[in-house]
Amino acid sequence: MFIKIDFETEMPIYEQLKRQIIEGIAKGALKKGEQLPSVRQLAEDIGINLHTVNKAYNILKNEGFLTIDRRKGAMVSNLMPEITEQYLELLKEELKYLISNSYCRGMRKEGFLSICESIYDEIDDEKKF
Amino acid sequence: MFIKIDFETEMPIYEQLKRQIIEGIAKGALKKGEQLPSVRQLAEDIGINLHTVNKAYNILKNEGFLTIDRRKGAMVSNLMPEITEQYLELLKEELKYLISNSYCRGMRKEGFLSICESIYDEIDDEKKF
DNA sequence: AGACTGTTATATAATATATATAACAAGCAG
DNA sequence: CTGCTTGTTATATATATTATATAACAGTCT
Repeated sequence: MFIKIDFETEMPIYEQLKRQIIEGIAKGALKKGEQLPSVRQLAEDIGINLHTVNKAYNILKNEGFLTIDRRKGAMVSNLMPEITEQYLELLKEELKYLISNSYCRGMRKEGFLSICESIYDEIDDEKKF
Repeated sequence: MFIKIDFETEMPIYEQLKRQIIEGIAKGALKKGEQLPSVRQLAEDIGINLHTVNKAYNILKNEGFLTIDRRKGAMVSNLMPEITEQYLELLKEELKYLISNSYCRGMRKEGFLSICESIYDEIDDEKKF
């Protein structure tokens, strides 16, 4: 796997794991229906505890990104979660903070949008293969 | 003050405080040089501990949003922090995650940019007065 | 002198994070 | 059937974070 954990940062390991898996799905490194390493295997690979991996997997299952089959383990869902009203609210709140912070520091609308655009394009590029 | 704390969410109180103050500065509810309530006053207003407010104030001081004078208390900095390379990295990482998540859920580039734009416009609107 | 600042120090409680170990039930391959 | 792999569940432990409670201090202002 492509997982890289930063043990120095304040962000919990399970949260880093969760984010990197979602980013992996977005850019196509993980394809729909693809099987993920078992909790024990991934835990050993990155040198952490099995329960930490399990926590990340379960959050992703509850959010709809993964499907967990007792016999086969975890795999990427064939149907991705929807843009619910609840998700939209969370997204807007997060963006409001990031934009406010950037705005205070003098970043104009165009600069911010340009960053978002390049990240979107980056994802699309990696999706080619 | 305009602070509203949600005691149900998992986001720490001091983090909510920090974010709302930055958002307040961005939209002009707090102006440069304006004095903030004392840690004791604000803590009493929103029914939390003085140290929780103090923590938020100090983080904001270290990031350059506030200036703290022992005799007068905290006030909004006259010079806002810069867009450092470090900040840019954090911003991009955060956006990469938000965009990946939204992308998986089927949101296209235009939809995401449109949300960002409307939040920027919202801030500009409130800035009028 | 008295009232107000932020600051510092201690102590405590509750929660979150991460680890370690062990055991269980289900499925599958030999 | 036996042995291996799944995720799952249960306990226990250690550490760090978050939040509160009290108290005291030094500086500033009226």
